[in-house]
Amino acid sequence: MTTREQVSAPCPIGRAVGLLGERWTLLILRNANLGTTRFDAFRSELGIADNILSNRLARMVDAGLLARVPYRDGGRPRHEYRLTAAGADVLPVLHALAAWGQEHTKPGEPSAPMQVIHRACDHATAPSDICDHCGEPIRREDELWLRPWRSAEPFPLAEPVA
Amino acid sequence: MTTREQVSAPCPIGRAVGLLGERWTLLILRNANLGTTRFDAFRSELGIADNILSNRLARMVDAGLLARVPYRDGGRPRHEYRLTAAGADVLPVLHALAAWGQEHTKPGEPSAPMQVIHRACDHATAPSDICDHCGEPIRREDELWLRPWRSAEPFPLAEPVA
DNA sequence: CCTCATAACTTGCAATATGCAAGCCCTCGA
DNA sequence: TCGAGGGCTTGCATATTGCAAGTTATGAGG
Repeated sequence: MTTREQVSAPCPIGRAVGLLGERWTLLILRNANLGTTRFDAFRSELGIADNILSNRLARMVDAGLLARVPYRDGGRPRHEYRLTAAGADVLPVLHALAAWGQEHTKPGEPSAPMQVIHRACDHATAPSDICDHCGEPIRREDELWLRPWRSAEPFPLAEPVA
Repeated sequence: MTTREQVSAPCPIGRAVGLLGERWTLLILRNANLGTTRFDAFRSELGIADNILSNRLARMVDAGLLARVPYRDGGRPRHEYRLTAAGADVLPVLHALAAWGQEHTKPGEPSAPMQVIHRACDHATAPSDICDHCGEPIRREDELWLRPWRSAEPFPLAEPVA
């Protein structure tokens, strides 16, 4: 059974793994949630080979995780890969992975931990769907990611396309 | 970069994907959380090839997700693979995947959805860390999985080893 | 108008990972 | 002593990934 044959399994975990569990897919979604939209931005951020990236983006578009939308860059026609609602809804999976990774693994180089900033209460919390300061569910628009190994500034999440 | 080189990435999501994102690993953990412990039970439940299963189990033991514990089966020495605390802590990832899969994918054959039964309030909820009936966090011991395509009876989660 | 640069791919081929089938080892129960 | 598992390992075929080079389209600069 290949990973993609899992997509019609009776178990929703199996189906989710069938779509999200291929190599690179979750990392592409992580970066897409942080605002990356262009082919070579994904390539340089992830260090993925072009043919694989091309293949994954196409499959993710087919699966409805990303939308390929044309736009103009100074007159030139280009296209970018924007999150769909299904792609944005992977956020809780990313939270759970981040929390697990933080709890059970160590980075090669020590660094300050990833945190989520909840704009509604202006406090930092561990990656989660729920603010551990105010106890409220964190709405996507109120969520910023602080990843100190990349930047001292917290980063807002990308908005999905309609 | 191979999946396993990700394990020392600065990003906790990258590290988690490095350990959990290999093919079969999350499915093995799903079944281990449902109580599967033996080589050929995993094999027959998952339909995974023996050499791959052997390889994955060994890596998961190295990674501290499972513990290989000897036991006696009617006098015969055997060993089983039991969840560690780190393996049990993957539960929120499984919840998030189940919820996403239920929301955004369809099974090949229609069937009733997976539900979590919260013993503390005796109500069914969608797969989640929090009961959507009583609003309380669901403790592992109070959680049963109802997967109607497998059995009409809800199933308790396996206890991790100390 | 010609050249160059760039984004976004595609193609060819080598290296890994996965799958299938067969075989091995150990122990118990008959 | 023999046979039947469980729990692997080994060999070989297929599929997936990675790297490097080539392709296409467009627009900016000369």
